[in-house]
Amino acid sequence: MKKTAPTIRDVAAAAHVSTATVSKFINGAQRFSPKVEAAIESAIAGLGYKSNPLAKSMITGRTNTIGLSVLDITNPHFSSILKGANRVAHDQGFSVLLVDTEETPSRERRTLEELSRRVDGMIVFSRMREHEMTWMTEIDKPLVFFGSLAQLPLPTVASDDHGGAYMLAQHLRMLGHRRIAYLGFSKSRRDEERLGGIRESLNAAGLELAIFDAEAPSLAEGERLCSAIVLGSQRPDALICYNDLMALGFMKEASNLGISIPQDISVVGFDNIPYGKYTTPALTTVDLQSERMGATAMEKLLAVIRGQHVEKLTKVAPQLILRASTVARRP
Amino acid sequence: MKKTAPTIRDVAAAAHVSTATVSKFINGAQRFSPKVEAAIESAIAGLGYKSNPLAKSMITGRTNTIGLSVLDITNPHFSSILKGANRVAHDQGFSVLLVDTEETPSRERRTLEELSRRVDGMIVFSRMREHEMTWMTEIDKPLVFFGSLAQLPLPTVASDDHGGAYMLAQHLRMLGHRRIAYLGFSKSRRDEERLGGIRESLNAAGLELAIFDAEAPSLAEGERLCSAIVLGSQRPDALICYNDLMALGFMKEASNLGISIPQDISVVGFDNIPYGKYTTPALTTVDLQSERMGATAMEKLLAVIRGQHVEKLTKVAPQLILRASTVARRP
DNA sequence: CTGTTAGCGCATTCAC
DNA sequence: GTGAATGCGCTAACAG
Repeated sequence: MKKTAPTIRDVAAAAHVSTATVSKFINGAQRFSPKVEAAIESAIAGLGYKSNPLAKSMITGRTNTIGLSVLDITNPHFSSILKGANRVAHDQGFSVLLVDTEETPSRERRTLEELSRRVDGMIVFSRMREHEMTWMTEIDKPLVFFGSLAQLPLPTVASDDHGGAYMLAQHLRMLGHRRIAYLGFSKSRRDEERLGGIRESLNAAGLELAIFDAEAPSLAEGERLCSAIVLGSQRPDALICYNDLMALGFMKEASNLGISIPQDISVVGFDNIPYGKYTTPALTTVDLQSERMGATAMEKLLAVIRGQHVEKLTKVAPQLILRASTVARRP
Repeated sequence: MKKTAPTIRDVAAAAHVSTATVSKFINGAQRFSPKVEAAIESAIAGLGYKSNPLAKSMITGRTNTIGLSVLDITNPHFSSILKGANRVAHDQGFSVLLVDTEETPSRERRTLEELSRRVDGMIVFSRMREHEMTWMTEIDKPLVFFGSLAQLPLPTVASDDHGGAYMLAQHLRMLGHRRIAYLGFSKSRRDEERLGGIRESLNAAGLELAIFDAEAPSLAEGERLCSAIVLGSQRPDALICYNDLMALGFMKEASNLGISIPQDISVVGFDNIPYGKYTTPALTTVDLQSERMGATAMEKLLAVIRGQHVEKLTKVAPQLILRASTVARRP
């Protein structure tokens, strides 16, 4: 039946024009006499012709595809980023090629270098430290990076993690908490920033900070580290978690251990994933605007691709989401 | 500097061989004399040559890319499917091009038809009814569909929704529930199957089923419909939700309304999303094996692409996840 | 084993 | 306005 799909040549022949004319007409690069245009249109319709995007891409060098690299697509923070990025891309006629590095940075460089040849630009979320990322600037495609960069001349979209963490700590302090702990994830580049924000707040009050470190930013790790935190010799009266997933895991296990939240310990997180609102009690957190960040990064990248000038750093302001229930006032 | 990337011709010239030789060597299609191979290798290294995947794809017709179309990537059910599919794809050297139809089927056909030209095969999750899907069989690329199909000759991967729902209903019945309600989502093709499973169980006992219908399979809809369910004239003693998201939304609002779960009403869901385990009480649900389904679908598709024979239908067995806390025994 | 020769389907000069 | 010619970077016969 349809052994070989019709090519632009078939259309040209059927419409009694040249392939060049058909090409220009299809791409709207030029107008033609009504007679010719009608002939082309009916030839296209008659043959059911569809331009071959692969051939087109090879010629133009543009694929209308954007690569997006995230650390773990099942983490709601990243699904939301993807959601926002995908929506913008779709609206502007682009597709998203996803890379889920699954927290394993070993093949990240090769993967991204290969990816770069198949897309018009990429958006990258990575755990790599800045000094091991210089190769990214040598990739011959527009790139937008998530997180702030001190040296590398790459456009970035970042949340104000330091500020968000500071807000969280201030909030806890104002409610009277004195023994604050941080359940962090030191492998992340943002961990330092959050830690910095917390420290800035606590130092001003001369408060100590107890630190626990997770192996992964996951529900399971929050669960696992719970007992060490609440059954240690000096139980904190408030815990700031690296993200909401860890906070949820922690809360569940605390409940199993007979610890009441927030009576025995207040808990707060980062990200504002949807599920934090649906636990009991509901989780106080910092909204990092994941979906908006994804959308912003995509908008920025598409602007770069179009040759427009963009700011190096786009900062998305965090918002403290107060759900009083995981946080109590201390005497 | 690197104005034009080196082509296979540059390599051939530098190694004093023909482009055909370089091509075959790169693709491992043939071995050559050590001298030639060494020359090619050093030429490649010297020039920093990378094969242009676009040109290669145009020739071979293979892109090493799989299209995956889902309904809403922020739904954990779908992120898990994507996770499983992506892992298998990655292991076999394929990338995933994601399409998030966002529950809007209007442009679905065009989107998928366009997508089909850029990938080697696709995996599709859709709300479309079977009779409006015949065009899918005419797409000239391997396609694996999620869900069971009565007529269409498409390979599919499906969960046993009927069976899972039956298990759920049986479980509730055996614990003494008599007034069971279903919070469904009739726009979904799987809604009927789940309803069928529930009915099969209840009919055997001569029990009625109250049905509520959501506009979307979301947290917010579960929340919204809660009051109508629990504050109606005949409050059910158990509620089966179309999915876990709706169940979580329902549970939260029920708690706000002063309704205790499971004392006042038992709640169960579908999917076994990770967050169901972390609510209080933890949610009893049917595990549909999302990640495995994604992996299975990808394996099946890659087999088809390789020309291997595959079963029309691959069924993934559901598993009841008992978390006693959302379900009570009735007198 | 290695090279020659054709294209793949399309966009793009540059003529007319 | 329109078309003939050229080539993108690569692979696929077919020769030798």
